[in-house]
Amino acid sequence: MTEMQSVTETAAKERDVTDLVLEDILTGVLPAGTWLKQIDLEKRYDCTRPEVRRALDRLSQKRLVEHVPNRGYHVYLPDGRRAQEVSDIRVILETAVADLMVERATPESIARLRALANHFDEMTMVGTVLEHYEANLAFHRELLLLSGNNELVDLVSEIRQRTSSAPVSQWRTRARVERSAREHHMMVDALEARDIARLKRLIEAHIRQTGDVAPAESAARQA
Amino acid sequence: MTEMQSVTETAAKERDVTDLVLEDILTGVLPAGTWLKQIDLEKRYDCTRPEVRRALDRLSQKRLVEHVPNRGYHVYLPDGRRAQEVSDIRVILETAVADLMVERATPESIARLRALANHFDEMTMVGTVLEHYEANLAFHRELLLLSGNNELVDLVSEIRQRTSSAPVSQWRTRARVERSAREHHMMVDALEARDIARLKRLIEAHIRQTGDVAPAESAARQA
DNA sequence: GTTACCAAAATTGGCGCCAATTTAGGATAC
DNA sequence: GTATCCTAAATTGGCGCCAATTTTGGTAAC
Repeated sequence: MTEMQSVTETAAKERDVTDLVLEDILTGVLPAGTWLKQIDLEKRYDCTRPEVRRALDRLSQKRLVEHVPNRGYHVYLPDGRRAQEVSDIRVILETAVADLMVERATPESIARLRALANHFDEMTMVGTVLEHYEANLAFHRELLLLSGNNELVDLVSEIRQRTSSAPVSQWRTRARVERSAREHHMMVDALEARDIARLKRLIEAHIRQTGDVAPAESAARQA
Repeated sequence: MTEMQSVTETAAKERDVTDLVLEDILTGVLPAGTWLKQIDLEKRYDCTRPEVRRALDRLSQKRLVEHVPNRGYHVYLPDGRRAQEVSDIRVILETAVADLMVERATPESIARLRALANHFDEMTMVGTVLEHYEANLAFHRELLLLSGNNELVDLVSEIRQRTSSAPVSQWRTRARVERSAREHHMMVDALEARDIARLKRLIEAHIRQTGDVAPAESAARQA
């Protein structure tokens, strides 16, 4: 914890500290449970004390870090139950608007989605962890935008971050990443075929598999 | 804007400033569009400058106030479209778990809900605006708790606040408040009768009517 | 050898000051 | 009389210092 002062240090000047810390938590640079000492962050991101404290306060509001009075802030420990609950919420929200998405889909938007799905595929090969993560986000964002509900797009982006203590570590196995990539394309296919039921099934399966609970168990819990 | 320094000033010492400002926005004491000068807030809530700024930062993260750099913070102006979108999200979430609520409902939880519905009725008569608002929140919270998804309970509480520029002003007319009170009891009835479809219909109608868009239009938009 | 206590170092967190930017008002020129 | 520019007051926002609390390491006593 003391020798962190390496990669992001020089390159990242003008950007917001909150986003930088967020990125490092999301990409696993700052693992779950890590105590975030204000002095260390100050040096690591080359910023002032108040900036660090504002970032930590924001992240604790977002429930990405926990604040223990007079002890400090640490990255939230993974909570299986919470992750499960968030997955359930995502399934509810994203499948609920499947009909709207089919209704509003145009050839142009489908083309954009294909491009984003392809971009995800590329990042699987050559991109960094963060680029890969963001490519996935971009695809799902574009998909949800079809619902016409901007508030929903933002909300899902938010709750997506909630489970993420070790969000990309879920993609450790190559098999799972490739399956995700394939599912992206299948979702676009279903959208193009205007098959609402199939799209819903695909969305649910896609969300559940990325959770850290086995699909079988999550289905049991749901029932 | 200069002579605000009256009610809450002396009584509120030990509580968090963020909550105090939040309350005053929710109850309409600080109307939509109001510029929140840091000095005024400092005096009004008898707190320090950093406390004010932390509160304003948190509220802007929650999108209850807007931050204009070098200009200050002002209460968000009501946005019909956003309010509509938030209502849609609430309908999706709260009706989606209706079956879970019926499944998990016990005689004890139903009794608690009846008590809370009665409490809301009382507050209609004698309570302050804030008490009334919180009585409504408490009822819906208890109802959602039946879903067993704590994350969902928190999420709905959060997005509930998003529309609230003038949240209680929606309750200006006595007729509407009384209708809400009746609907609370009807929801408990449906829950007790284990009538999922009816419960869903009630929940949707209850949420839509509190929005500032007419039910007819919102239904049209949904379809 | 182990445990309890004390002291010193480190870390958090509250608070206030000062610079930068904006706004409003007044004076001057047209 | 009106418009424009300039100056002054006010407000925001960045930054650093110091007190309070906690933790750790050492020492002494049992």
